[in-house]
Amino acid sequence: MGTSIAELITDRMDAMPAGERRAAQTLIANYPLAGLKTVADFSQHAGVSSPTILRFVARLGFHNYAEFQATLQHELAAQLQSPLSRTERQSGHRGEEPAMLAATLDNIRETFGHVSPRQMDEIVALLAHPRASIHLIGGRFTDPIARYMAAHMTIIRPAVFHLSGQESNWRDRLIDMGRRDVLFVFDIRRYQDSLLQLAETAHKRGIQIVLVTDQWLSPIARFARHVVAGRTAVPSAWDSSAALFVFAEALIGELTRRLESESAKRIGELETLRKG
Amino acid sequence: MGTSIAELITDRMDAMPAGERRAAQTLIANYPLAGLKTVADFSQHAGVSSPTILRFVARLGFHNYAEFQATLQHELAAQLQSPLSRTERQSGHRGEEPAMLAATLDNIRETFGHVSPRQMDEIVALLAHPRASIHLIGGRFTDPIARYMAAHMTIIRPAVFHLSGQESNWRDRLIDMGRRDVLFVFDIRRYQDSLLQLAETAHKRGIQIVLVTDQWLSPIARFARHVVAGRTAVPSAWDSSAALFVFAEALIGELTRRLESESAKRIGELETLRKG
DNA sequence: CCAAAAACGTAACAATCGATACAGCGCGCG
DNA sequence: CGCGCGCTGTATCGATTGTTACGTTTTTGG
Repeated sequence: MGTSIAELITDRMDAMPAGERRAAQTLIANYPLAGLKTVADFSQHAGVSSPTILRFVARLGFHNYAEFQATLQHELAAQLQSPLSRTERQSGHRGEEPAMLAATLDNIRETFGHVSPRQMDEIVALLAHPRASIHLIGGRFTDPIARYMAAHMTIIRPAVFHLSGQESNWRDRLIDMGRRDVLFVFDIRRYQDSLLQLAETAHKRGIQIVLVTDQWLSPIARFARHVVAGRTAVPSAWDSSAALFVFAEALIGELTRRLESESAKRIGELETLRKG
Repeated sequence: MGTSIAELITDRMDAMPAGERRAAQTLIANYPLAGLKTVADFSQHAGVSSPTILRFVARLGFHNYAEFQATLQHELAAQLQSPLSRTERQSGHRGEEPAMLAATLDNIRETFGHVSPRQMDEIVALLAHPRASIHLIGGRFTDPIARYMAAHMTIIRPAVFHLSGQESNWRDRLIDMGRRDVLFVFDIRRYQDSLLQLAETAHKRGIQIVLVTDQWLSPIARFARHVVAGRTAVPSAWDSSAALFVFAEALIGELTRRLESESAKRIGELETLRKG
């Protein structure tokens, strides 16, 4: 479906009989609403008879009127989803977004503004290494984001682990990790001491650490190979982790693209596993 | 033309019966295309019967379905012809944000555009009830968001539980829940059957269900008191849960404000507990 | 806890829709 | 000038639509 119906029509309009051309013109004139009404309405509005409308539609390559309308609606749906001008059209009580929402959006933009494509690439490269194992963990409020990443990464590559449960268990896991492996940590203030100790121990063992933190930088930054500082300040009693979350999603997306060829086979196997 | 239909709906949605509210939600979720199809399509998509759709339309003040559709089309026509030509929506009008980031930001804005302050208020009121217990759960990828909410809510109010572990345990937890309690569910496609069954059982027990889903609406919407439809589509192999996450944060913020007086004491006690 | 009211779905109806067959009209080539 | 082909409108049929009545279920109020 490369071309829209509008282009299709203007292309072929010259090669049409008079009646069908009138149909085409009225459709273009108020596109695409004329095509969403009934055949009778359409025909009357164009000043032709109903069969002419149907012949016109058939000439465009559709098997019946319903198929034509369906295509038109899909096209329209795609258009309506991108811009958000809809809700603020009339009598803008929507003059300003809620302060918290605006701040969150700014945070996200700001966060991405400070992450260079090169850094992104390097982090993805670390996570994409086929022989590396990836261990994710977060703090009290950020651990869910670590889980979110783990849930996706488990699907596209092997050896992905989320460090959950007792803190003493974390340390024990370190024994399985080496220089090529990655410890992916989320830590925002108030920074958790337990995470710092884990990171320090991991660092001593030569494990690669990727840290996602806030703009004041967790002390773990000292041991990290890569540090991503997200903005978290919002007009609320809490800090916002939204920017970190979106960054995690971006990372997942990039990683998926990079691993596309290798993970395709894996995903297929997973599908059959689930159904079996 | 004073008010648009969308506003009309969000205004009156609270005063509607369950079935008609579901119709309203599906119409808002993908506005206004759902209303331009046939009654049968609309009803099936909303999971209700055709007469319910007609009653819904009648409640909005229209004499028949045709009149409703006509109004919807006029509204759409005015919107399509006004501002930007629709052909140049594709090319980069911004300062070169990555496509995925731009899509995510749009999704967030769009999602909040569809949530009325009133609905927000009602959800917060449910979560703020001092005698209610709150149980949160999510699907494969969204459960981390449920955890994130739970982590915050636990601090500002009692009786907050995240349903984790074996699926069979979820059901057993239902035994502690009654009419005043809340089951807060995240569910995006591919919708999980286990969550649906949980929600159905909970609904039969009269438990209030708040559902955060995607724009295609999880089948759980059928049992939910409140449905929030977030946008999840991004140019990636995955869907994006960022909008749901930000919504969760907004909910946490609002809830905190509402409970400020009651939770202050609680937070103080927690502080001393941690240090003690 | 029970009675009254509201809401919902099933089933049937009539109106309307999309689709097809057929006949009249206009146009161009021989 | 007349013959034939393509385009168009009228008439018609079956399918689908919107709509209504009715019985069951759910919710509300006392």
